[in-house]
Amino acid sequence: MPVARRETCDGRVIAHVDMDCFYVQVEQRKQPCLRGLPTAVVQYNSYKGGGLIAVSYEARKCGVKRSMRGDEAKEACPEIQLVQVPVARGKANLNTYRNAGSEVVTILSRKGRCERASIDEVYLDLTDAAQTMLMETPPESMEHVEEEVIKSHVLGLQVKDGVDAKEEVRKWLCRSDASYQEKLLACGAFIVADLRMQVLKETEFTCSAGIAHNKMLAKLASAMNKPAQQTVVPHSSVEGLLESFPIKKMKQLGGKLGTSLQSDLGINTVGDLLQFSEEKLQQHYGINTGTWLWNIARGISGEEVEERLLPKSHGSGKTFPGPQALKTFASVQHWLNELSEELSERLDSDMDQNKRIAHTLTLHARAYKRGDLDSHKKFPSKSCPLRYGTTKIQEDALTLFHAGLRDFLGIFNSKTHSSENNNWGITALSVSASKIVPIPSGTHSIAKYFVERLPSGSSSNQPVDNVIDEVAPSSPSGENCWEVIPNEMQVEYLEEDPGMNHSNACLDQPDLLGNLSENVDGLTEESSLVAPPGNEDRVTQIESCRDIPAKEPRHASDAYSLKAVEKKKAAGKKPQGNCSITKFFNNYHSSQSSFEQKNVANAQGSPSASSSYLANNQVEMLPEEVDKNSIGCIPQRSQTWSYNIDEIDPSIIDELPPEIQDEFRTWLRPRKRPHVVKRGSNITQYFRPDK
DNA sequence: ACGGATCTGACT
DNA sequence: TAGTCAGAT
Repeated sequence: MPVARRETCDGRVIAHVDMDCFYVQVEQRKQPCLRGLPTAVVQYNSYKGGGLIAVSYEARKCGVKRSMRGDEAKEACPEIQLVQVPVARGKANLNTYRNAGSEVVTILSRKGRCERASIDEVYLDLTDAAQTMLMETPPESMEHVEEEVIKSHVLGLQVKDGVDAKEEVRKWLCRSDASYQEKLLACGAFIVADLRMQVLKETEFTCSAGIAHNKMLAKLASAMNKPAQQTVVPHSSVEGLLESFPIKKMKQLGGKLGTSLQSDLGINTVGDLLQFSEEKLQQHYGINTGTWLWNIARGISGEEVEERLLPKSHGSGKTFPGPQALKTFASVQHWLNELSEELSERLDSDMDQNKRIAHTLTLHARAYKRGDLDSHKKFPSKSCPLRYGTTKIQEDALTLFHAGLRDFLGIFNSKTHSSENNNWGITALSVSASKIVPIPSGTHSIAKYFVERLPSGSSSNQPVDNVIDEVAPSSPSGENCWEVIPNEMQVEYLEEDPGMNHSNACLDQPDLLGNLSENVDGLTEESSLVAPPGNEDRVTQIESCRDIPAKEPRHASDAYSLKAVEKKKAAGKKPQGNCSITKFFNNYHSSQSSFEQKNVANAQGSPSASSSYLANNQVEMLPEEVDKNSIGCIPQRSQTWSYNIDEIDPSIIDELPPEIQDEFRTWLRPRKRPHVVKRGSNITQYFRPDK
């Protein structure tokens, strides 16, 4: 539905704050000797000096641009300082920038609703704060105005020659005869200047900002005077501002839609767009997009600032351009392991710091296929329920990859020359986690309960093992039972039955077995993914992808090894507990698939650890949704447990240790789903047939 | 098939 | 839901 039509000038005070060449600033803070020098941040300097991803303003003056190569940058600016992005697990690691971005967001969210728009940008809705300020300390009654405030740029403000611009700005900001809305904007300028000073003081980072009546205009304004400046857009200046503004520079019009506007309608500036009726635009681009275009031509944008300080998803990816394309399963598995490990680490941090849990794992890849007819087909993305724990994510990512590859190649192809190929290459891989929701009940009492009972010294983060010669354990301990416990609580868990570990539940699925087992067999024999470290298969694996550091895959996975599955199946059931919770689970599952039974068996070792996952997954949804959750997902039909919370006898809670009963109760009490307001689509109807 | 690594949002 | 596409930085 179209965004509700707003008056050209709604009463809001919106700011967009944009960090100046953020990555450069982060590096300069780390290395203060770089301050003031032409500097750029570069990743992967091996090929043509690496690609620039941030350029300081000094370097921009010498013509250095983002998306140049390091070599080109040196040419344009021989004195340039190139700083490399940190590398971990053979890929760029942006954590330092993410963390720095969080520092900034924390500060910028102090004065009003704050939406983290990217790693280095936020929108603020300062309407309330501005109104309050106008009532309590109106600018017109100030005897002194901060330097940072009067350094603002006010669009449309005429400054005659020889007149002090700052004094003009001060007068504009403090006018007593301004309209109410302009007074509010002026207050916004004060508030934003103050926030920017706080950011500078507390983080040493400078930023630029735009203050306007809506997000679109605020965003435009923040880019107009950089670095370290702010720009106010009074309503009266909007028309003049937009009239000659290049259409392609409008947010959302930088891509195909903007190009279509240019080539199909001859529109090059927002002013050009003004001449088209709403109906005409709708004819071309659909109702929503048409109306949206008509509105933005007039500086109207009703988008709300969403309250959100944290990202909605996490991803870890890497490209393997041209000659580096991955051509063996072993190399793909290696990189999936690395990417998964990073993702897992970030998910653990997110859980620790923000008490959130992600529910979906998605694999994306880019691939090419030589020869064949439909070689243009894209590698499909695949997703499945996300299971916490590095090895789990690694296994699931690999399974998703195989599912994607199978679709990509077509089932016929995969039957004939399924395994080690010489007709496909992977040019990009990424794993991402989404559907991140808060853990119900902030207390974490269950997790605490367990951590308090664990032997001291065994907890805390497992060190990231970067040991080159580490021998991959054939059966890393603890995975199954502790997967949902935050990092800080992961401990070495003495598994009575190692055979239960390293489960690859996917293979228990009959439908998948049918399709994959051939691949599995082929793989197992030809490429020896299950090969122990040190044998000759490993050598070929390393040779086949020279990008792989000489390091063992940490968890040499027995994924796809049917033997492993057999082992698991043979693994005896654990002694059944007496408590009725486990009885309940077992009874419930006696009628379910064998896969789910296996989870029950796992639960014996650590009932509430695993149960917590159950609750986390299910409590968010309404009872009638629970069933749906358990079906239809590749590769695993259900890797989480599916219990209808209505069917759980609340009295079982009484059998839990008292200190965790409350938390459990909140899980069993279904929560109301947050009502998600869907905003109108913007350009997304671009492909409508009526075009 | 070198603008990389991430992220969001809409639609089907 | 999973999967695709567009767009941004």
